[in-house]
Formats: sequence, structure tokens, C-alpha cells
Amino acid sequence: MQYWLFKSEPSSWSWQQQLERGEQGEEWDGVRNYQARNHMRAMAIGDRGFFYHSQKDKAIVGLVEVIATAHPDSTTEDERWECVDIRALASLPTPVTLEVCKLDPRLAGMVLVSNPRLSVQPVTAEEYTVICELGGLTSQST
DNA sequence: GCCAACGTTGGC
DNA sequence: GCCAACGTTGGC
Repeated sequence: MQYWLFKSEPSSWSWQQQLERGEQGEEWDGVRNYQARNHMRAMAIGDRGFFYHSQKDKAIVGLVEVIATAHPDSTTEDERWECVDIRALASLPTPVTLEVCKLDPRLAGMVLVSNPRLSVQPVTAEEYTVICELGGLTSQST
């Protein structure tokens, strides 16, 4: 099992919208960056990820699960771009802000901190555990 | 709203 | 294949 982070502007696709999609989830389409696409190609069904709101919130707000491996992005004819499907698993009772990630020495090495522009990022198992703890997720919900 | 950082494009 | 120019992103 690998862990990831999906970054989105709430104005284009918000956690609320993701929650409303429920079990059927949603394509993580629109990615036009090779690094981000390569991360999606590396994903397996059942991988967990965080949902991050950029701009106003600047916080990790939800937990998601990969439910479909990389397939062509339906929003473009360009064969280079692929995406996975994800579904919402749980909201974080306490959103973990970018500021908190920067300040916590266990999270200071996150890609979110070193390269905030990358839209799909890998998260280490340790970072995953720390964020779940800070976010107030119980072990049964993760 | 600004600007730094980064990725992509295109001319050479 | 290099690199300057440009566009976009996202934190501040």
C-alpha cells in the first residue's frame, strides 16, 4: 500500500463535491504535468491519499481511496494524460494546515512543503500516520 | 494582487 | 540539446 496527496483548488473541485460523489468516486482529471501523471500511473487500487485544498484553506481536509488505476483522461484527446479515480473515505475532524506541516519536524520533509506546486504527490508511511493523528482520524477510519 | 518558483515551449 | 522566454501555480 502506498500513500498519496491530491491537491485541488476548492473553486474547481472541492472536498464537498468529492464527498457528494460518494462510493462511485470521481476521475482525478485535468492533470497536465508529467510528474503528477507518473505518480498516478504508480497507484494501485486500495492506495490511500489525502485531499488538500490549496489557496484559501491550505489544509489537508480529507482521506480518499484509489478505486481505479490510471486510464485515459476523459477531458482531453491527448493520449499523454491519464488519471485515476478516487472516492472519499472520511473527513478529517481537524484539518491539517500547511502551516502545521511546516512546523512539525516529522512533516517538514513533505513534498507539500518542498514543492507545493506539484498536484499529485507521494506521502511516506510515517507522514501518513502523523497526519491521521493530527487530523483526529481514529485507527478504524483509516 | 503580487511575485517567486517551476514547468513547458520553441528558436537556434 | 541548450536555454531564453513565457505561462501557470499557489503562498503570501
